[in-house]
Amino acid sequence: MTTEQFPVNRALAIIGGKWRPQLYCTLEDGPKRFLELQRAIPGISRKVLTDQLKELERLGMVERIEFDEAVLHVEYRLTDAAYTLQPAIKGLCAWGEGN
Amino acid sequence: MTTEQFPVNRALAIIGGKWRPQLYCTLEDGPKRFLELQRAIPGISRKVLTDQLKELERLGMVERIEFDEAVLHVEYRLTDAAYTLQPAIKGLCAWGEGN
DNA sequence: TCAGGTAGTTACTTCAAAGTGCGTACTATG
DNA sequence: CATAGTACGCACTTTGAAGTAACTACCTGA
Repeated sequence: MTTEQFPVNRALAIIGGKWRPQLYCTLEDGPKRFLELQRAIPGISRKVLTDQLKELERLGMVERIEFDEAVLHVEYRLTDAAYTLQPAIKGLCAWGEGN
Repeated sequence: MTTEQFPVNRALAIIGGKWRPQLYCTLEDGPKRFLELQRAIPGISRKVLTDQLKELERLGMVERIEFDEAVLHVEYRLTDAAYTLQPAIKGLCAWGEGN
């Protein structure tokens, strides 16, 4: 029932939620592996992390890159589309730091 | 378990959620009465609206003003603290409008 | 007096997101 | 051969936010 007549909802549909802000901020520094992400975001479970990564991949915000190595090696990184959100998120961070 | 080490969470703890963005954007134009808000935000129930207004009042983001008139007359308006979030929210809106 | 507007409260239910606990498959190292 | 690391999948339970429905209480105008 959330109305699309409020443009702010389109942004929050992507960055909103319990874990996505952390996920986004963590990936902003550069690509990360699955367990790197889990260690960087204390408290997140494997299930939720995979759920969120899949959903963000579906939304075109995260890219999954599988490296062809002997040891299973997967990296996740923000897409260019995701980086267009950076100014908006910077604004939220700036407010958070001042409060 | 959401970590406070991510400043972005402090902002999203206030503007995040299903109805708060709409609520915030609606009140940004100026004070509104209870039923005005309900009409401006299609789909929200009275319960959720009162819940959110109370919580935002507790957070110091919304002020409840009761007018001493014959007919029950209450207005809600954003506090100065809430308006400090305006630049951040503008950023989200701008992104939403371009996508 | 009776419908309609104002601003709620209360009790109960629903549902999606998140959390828990298990198993899989592969490799590397001692 | 055993242990540990990487990257998951799947089934189930829990939780909290939201939704539903009924009720209160006061005032106004026909």
